[in-house]
Amino acid sequence: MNAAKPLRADALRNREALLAKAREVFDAGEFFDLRFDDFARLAGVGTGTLYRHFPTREALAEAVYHDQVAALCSRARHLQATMPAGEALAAFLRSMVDYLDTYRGLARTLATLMGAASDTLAEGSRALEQAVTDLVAAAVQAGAIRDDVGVGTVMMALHGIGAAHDRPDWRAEADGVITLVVDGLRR
Amino acid sequence: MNAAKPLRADALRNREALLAKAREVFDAGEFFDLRFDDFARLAGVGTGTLYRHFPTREALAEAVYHDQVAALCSRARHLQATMPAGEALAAFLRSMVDYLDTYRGLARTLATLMGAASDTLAEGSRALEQAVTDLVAAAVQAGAIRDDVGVGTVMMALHGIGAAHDRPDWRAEADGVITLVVDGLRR
DNA sequence: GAAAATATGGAGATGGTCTCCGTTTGTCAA
DNA sequence: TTGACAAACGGAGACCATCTCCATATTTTC
Repeated sequence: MNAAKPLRADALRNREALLAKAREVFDAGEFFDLRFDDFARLAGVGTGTLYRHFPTREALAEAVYHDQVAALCSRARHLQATMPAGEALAAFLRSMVDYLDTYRGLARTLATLMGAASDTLAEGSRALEQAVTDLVAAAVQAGAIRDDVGVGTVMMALHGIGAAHDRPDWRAEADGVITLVVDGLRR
Repeated sequence: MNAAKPLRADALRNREALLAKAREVFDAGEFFDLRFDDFARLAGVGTGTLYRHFPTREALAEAVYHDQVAALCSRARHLQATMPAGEALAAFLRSMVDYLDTYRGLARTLATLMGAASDTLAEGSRALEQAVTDLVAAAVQAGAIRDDVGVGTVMMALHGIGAAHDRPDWRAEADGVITLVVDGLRR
């Protein structure tokens, strides 16, 4: 997956500084409001450097959440290995909402990434879709859920949950969507 | 709803020209890509005039789709009056997808408007939410659907459908979401 | 330790958004 | 009609975020 890239010492240092500051700003919930240039100054590097490491705001977001998304995917695999297929899917969807609730910025990020699904970006989002695909396939195989709705449908529902991140009653409504999806999926 | 506003003749003419051009551009699917200034020139008015009539791109979008949204709302009321409550909701949701499929721009518009739900804007989106609220309330009343999920949940699902407008397999996935919601809503 | 390769930073080009205000057009009362 | 006042026009240019370019600096390699 990663091409062998011997990154120069100072380059790596700056990259880390950028990522560190990005995480900080994410936690403060200001990531999407901040001027991208100012962000470079905050992290103590020049604008050029920022753009060289992360060509777009989305690329930076993706890098920041790469770990989180990986964790989600591995959680999906873990659930799939230790639970009945039908329950695994439901459990994963619920834990997904938990995650999004805890890391508020993540919801907005995922929605953005999925929206900008173009090109080679949004690698994380594709990984996630793959994980969900596996869960759904297994559940169908086991006869736990109907087979006439695709993964895309489930992804679309998740997308909606992310996209609506600023509705006042987000958590309750998100839980509701998952409930409908899970119940609707039953044969 | 409308304050008495004696609009001057030329003002009205320009307003109409703007709206006409906006509809045209919408149908061509270029509305969200076009420079807002260029749009003014296309319609044959100055930038100042454009901004005076429609302070933001969203305001213009809302004006353009005001009729469509009104039609949707009245359709909702019609269905509610002529069908069993449970079926009315399902029928409405399905016809909603039809609408969004036919007028591709509408999906993006609704998603944008719901996203920018701030302030007094998005009047249309609130009207729509009200219509859905009524449908859901009636269906619950009639015992046709469960009562433990709110309208917000349904709105969130719709929001997702709108937000995901650029997924390659949109139509099928949107239908899938509606199916899940409808089936999930059954008691 | 000098050349080659790699990275830096920030001034400025770019391009979209929006405002300001001198001019034009419409309205209405006399 | 016409004069005078209000309403609306339009587009030049201010403003601001994004992104590029390249002279300079740092690291690596030999």
